[in-house]
Amino acid sequence: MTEPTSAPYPQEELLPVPEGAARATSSAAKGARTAAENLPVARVVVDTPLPHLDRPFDYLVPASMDADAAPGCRVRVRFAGQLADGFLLERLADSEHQGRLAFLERVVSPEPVLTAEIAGLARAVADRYAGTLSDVLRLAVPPRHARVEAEARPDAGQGSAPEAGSVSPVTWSGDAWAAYPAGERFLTALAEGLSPRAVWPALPGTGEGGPSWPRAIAAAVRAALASGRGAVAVVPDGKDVALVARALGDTPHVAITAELGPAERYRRWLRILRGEVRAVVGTRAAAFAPVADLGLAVIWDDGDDVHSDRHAPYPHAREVLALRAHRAEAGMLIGGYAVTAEAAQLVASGWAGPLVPPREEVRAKAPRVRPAGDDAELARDEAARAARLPSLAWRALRHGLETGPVLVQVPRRGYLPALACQHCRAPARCGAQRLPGPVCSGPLALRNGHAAPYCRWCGRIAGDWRCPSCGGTRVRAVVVGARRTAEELGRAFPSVTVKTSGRDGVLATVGTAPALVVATPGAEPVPEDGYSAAVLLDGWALLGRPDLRAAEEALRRWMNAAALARPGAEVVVLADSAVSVVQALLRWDPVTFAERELADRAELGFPPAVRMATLTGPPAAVREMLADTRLPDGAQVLGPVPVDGGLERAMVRVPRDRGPVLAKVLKGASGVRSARKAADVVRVNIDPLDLI
DNA sequence: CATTCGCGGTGA
DNA sequence: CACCGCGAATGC
Repeated sequence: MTEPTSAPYPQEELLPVPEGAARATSSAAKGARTAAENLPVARVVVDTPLPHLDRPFDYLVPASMDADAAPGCRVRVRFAGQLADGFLLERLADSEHQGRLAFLERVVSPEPVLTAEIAGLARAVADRYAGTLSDVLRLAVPPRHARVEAEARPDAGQGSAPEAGSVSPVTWSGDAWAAYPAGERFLTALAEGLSPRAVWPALPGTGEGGPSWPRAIAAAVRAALASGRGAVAVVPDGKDVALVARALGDTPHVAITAELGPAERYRRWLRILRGEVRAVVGTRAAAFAPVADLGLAVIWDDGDDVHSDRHAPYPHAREVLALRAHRAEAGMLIGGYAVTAEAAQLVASGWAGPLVPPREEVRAKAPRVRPAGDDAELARDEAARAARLPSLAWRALRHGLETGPVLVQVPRRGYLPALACQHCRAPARCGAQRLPGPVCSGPLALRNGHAAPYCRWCGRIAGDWRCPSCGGTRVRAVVVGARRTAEELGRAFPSVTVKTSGRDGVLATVGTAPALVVATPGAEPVPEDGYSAAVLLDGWALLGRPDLRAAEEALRRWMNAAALARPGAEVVVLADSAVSVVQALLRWDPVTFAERELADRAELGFPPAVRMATLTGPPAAVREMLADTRLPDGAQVLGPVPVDGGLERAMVRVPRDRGPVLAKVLKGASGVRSARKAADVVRVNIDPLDLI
């Protein structure tokens, strides 16, 4: 409305406009502007949440902004009558747009924050997840912090920042990988500038100096740095970032976590962008860190659901890094004590190779795991009896407490109640045959007032249910909530210090003194010298979850806890040894388990064997969207079924090679919906983790 | 979402 | 025949 008085226009804008030059339509109040002589067109990705506007738009670069308007910089543009933020993708000689171009409103900062590599990666991630480029860029490029950006411009101040990565040559050693036959070869390849890709089931065990995996990751990072390239390592949480950062020692690197705060976070991110450091360790957002000339991408414990972003389009750090390594021709290391079906799929397809330890190393490093099933004899001790602690577990803890800290893993609150076979406790799944596809296999649940269970996926009433394992015909609810058990444990060992670590209040480490450490999965404190015993209390709570990944997740959590025990220490798991996932733990064999899990998923028709999308929203909207979408051939629709909040959810599955088409049509459909004023939004999620 | 476009209705 | 209004289309 009113003319700004504090910001005088640059001289150029007052000069007369040459006849025929493009001019902004609404710039009368601002005076005429001339376009830059060289490459006057700026291709801009505009920050808008609307899927149908997910493409670049062309603007004219005013001569006054010619120098600043470099590819990758942040700009402000007039878009649909409003000012909007955007990134300048490239400068062009002319535009394909027929109509008249508007001028850039402002170059927010000349800092080229969006590199070509990250722009391409973000586009690929958006396509893979049926999301928009803007949505992904919000995850990939941190918000600007003007003061931080100004405080250390490379050309400001005296001298330039030391190029830490290139000044002192990085040396590397294969010591941390000595136990792996292929380890040396993997590191040598990285150091020579090659790009090996591996799935790495890490050896368990922790001794002095804590667990060994951070040192192995640090060694791989150094090998990549030695080739003159950069490296990115993504780990689940701040505790693990600290472990890897410590293992990197004086190898130049930056650690990026959420707790840093916007200023420090942006400061470190800029150091990466400006090439002052080439090694990054951080949580999931670090997967997009603008490391130049990437040589290695690492992800640790890719089964942890914190690797999946909580914002649309919900990309998973493993997928982001795999796309990135593939596009940048970088190496990749997918590590963890357990192995996900997705990682097994990457090996099965030949994209990655196995980097496995030999059996004898596993035997030497793993704890002794013993099962205590349902029928196990309860401890004689009265307090332990009250906690329903089997005598086997009680003895292990008591014995362990003589030489150090012991770990008790208890389930987290908030698991959904599920149904299991009353006789053998196998999770009850839907047996509906969907011709020509596989059986539904959704989890069964009971609805208020109905005697027969129904399927949470396809909605079918399963009146004729029969357990595939034992032939039983009756189901029962799996009881959860063993938290009280943990409290009662304290009473079973009255003279011992009890430490707890959970969601609220994570304890990072424990010392070597005897202590009873009660922790929920993922919050286990790292012991200075390993736990002398461990008891995994959450067997049925984990396995009974109505989740496709219940078994995989149980093994992952068990292994993550058990790996913190000293080699040979006694670990007792409260689960039936007849169950194959328990067998995998006893034999410490994550690879065979993952391979079988992958085969099972193929048979049942679940990711990663197929590509799946869920559509969640108001019932009418979901049905409407399904009707409007031209799904690819061979697509199969399950549901929609009611979910929480009065919404419905449908699932669509297609063969893996139709994944890109599926994402494309779903994005097209949501584009049409958002263009109309369809207020009832349908959330699209590709390969979601929680296929309840 | 904000704005413009365009067709048909309406009233002088 | 000009103008209004609302739904559809568009966004550089």
